[in-house]
Amino acid sequence: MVVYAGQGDPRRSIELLWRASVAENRPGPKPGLSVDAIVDAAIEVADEQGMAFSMRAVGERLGRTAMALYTYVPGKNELVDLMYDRAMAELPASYPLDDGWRPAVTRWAHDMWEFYSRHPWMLQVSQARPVLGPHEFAVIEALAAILVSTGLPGRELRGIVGAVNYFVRGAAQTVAEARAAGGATGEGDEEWWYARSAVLLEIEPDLEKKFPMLHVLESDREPVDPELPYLENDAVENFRSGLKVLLDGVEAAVAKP
Amino acid sequence: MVVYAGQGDPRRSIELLWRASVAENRPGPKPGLSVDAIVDAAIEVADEQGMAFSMRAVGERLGRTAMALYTYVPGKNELVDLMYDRAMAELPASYPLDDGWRPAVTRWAHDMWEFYSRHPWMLQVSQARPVLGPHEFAVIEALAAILVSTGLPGRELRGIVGAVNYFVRGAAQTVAEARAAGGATGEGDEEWWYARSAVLLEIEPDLEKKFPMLHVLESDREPVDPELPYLENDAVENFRSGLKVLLDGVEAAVAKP
DNA sequence: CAATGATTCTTTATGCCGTAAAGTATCGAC
DNA sequence: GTCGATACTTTACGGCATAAAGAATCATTG
Repeated sequence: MVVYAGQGDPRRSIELLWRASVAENRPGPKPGLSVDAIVDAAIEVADEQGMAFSMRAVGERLGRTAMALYTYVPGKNELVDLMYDRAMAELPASYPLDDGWRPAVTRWAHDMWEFYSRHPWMLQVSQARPVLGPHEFAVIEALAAILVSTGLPGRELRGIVGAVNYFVRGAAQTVAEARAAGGATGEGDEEWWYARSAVLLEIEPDLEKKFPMLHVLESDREPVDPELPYLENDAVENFRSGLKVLLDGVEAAVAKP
Repeated sequence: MVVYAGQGDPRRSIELLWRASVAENRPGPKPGLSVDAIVDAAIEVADEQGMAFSMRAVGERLGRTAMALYTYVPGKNELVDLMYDRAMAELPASYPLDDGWRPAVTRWAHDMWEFYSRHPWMLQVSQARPVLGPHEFAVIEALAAILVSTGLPGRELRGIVGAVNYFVRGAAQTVAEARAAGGATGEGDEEWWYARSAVLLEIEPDLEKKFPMLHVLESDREPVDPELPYLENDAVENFRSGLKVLLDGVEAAVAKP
């Protein structure tokens, strides 16, 4: 499920995101929960079960029914927005520029990488329209601050911010979903690949002749860390070398005029 | 919903993907449907309704119940795999290298961009593990063939293939989801942003002081095509300038050693 | 040529999901 | 003490994927 951000009542959503509620002394029973408690619980559940978590599961973790959550939060979509922004609070708001922009961007990318592997469900929240929460702003501000120091104009900066963002998200998604799929089926990467490649070659014996360039692409491979499973190793290697290429491109843009 | 690929019985899945069925003269009523008919219908439905299409909807389009599909296809996951690979048949299997690798990659990227905007649900099929269908192979083979011509070693090629792929997917996802969100709520980009920015500034008046670099990022903007809606214009601009940076990075790698 | 068993497709049913609607209990304000 | 707002539960609804069972149709076999 991809959850589209920001579809509810704008005022209500944004007030929730920025915690701009004025909870005075109100009649009725004291609230036993809070938006924060619900969001934290939901993040825990999503970390374990992925984005297909249920309102029931979040309620149960808090010792309530699913419907109790609707007292604090308009619906699941809005809850996901809140989770998205809340999780981003884990990330640094700024990076030192002592050694220039390149190490800073690299660190930003690595932080995001690790962040996504902690919260893979984040990768399934739509990026089309920003959630407009404070921490989401802070994370992009951090990257923008680094790249603005290159002195490049706004237009090029937007392209670069996008490219870096897409790249990190894409790379992270590959590992994240490999883990999720592996975890869901209890099937390791090697087993998965072994079972399928055998069938594949049986059904299509001259596979390598049909797709020779893919074979070239598979050459020159050596594990970064032999402890890591197959696909994950691949992903780490691709992340490093892909980021290098991307940043070389930025360097070219900075060097030129 | 993100659909994880390749979770069913490997043999059954791969036989379906490569259409390796030996349908002889069998007893029982003649099949009124076929895997191809079902996959085509499902693609049509998904193009209209997105990945959250239902088996019922596909069945109805074919004049059958949802359960009838299960005669031909093990389940929804496998159907999505088939849709994924089938749709990719629309893409070219090779690109001319007459003008070198850079125009070829650019054309590949643009083709993918347009392809994803025709079939946005494709972006929600997990990339973690390949579907292992013939057309998916062909599409990557096409990109690989272009990049192998740079003469770069396998390790760097894998990173570049990944980066280009991630970038195109990410960029396409942004527009696709903007359109989907807009279509779902009937809310245009401008209206959406207008409603929210007002509330945002009301709740957090010194937003620009808190995130000054984001403001810098927004400078120097002029519409590529004034006909296009706000966010879409942004996406096109970012796609062009981001791809340029990325390919400059590849050029640097090619020039170096 | 009737009986058998495989095959296609429908019907029905199960257990999930998000959430609407209505009911119960608890509190502050008057 | 009453009233109305609030927190939370219970029940219910429509939608989902799909399991299970049954009806209809055909090639094969005796």
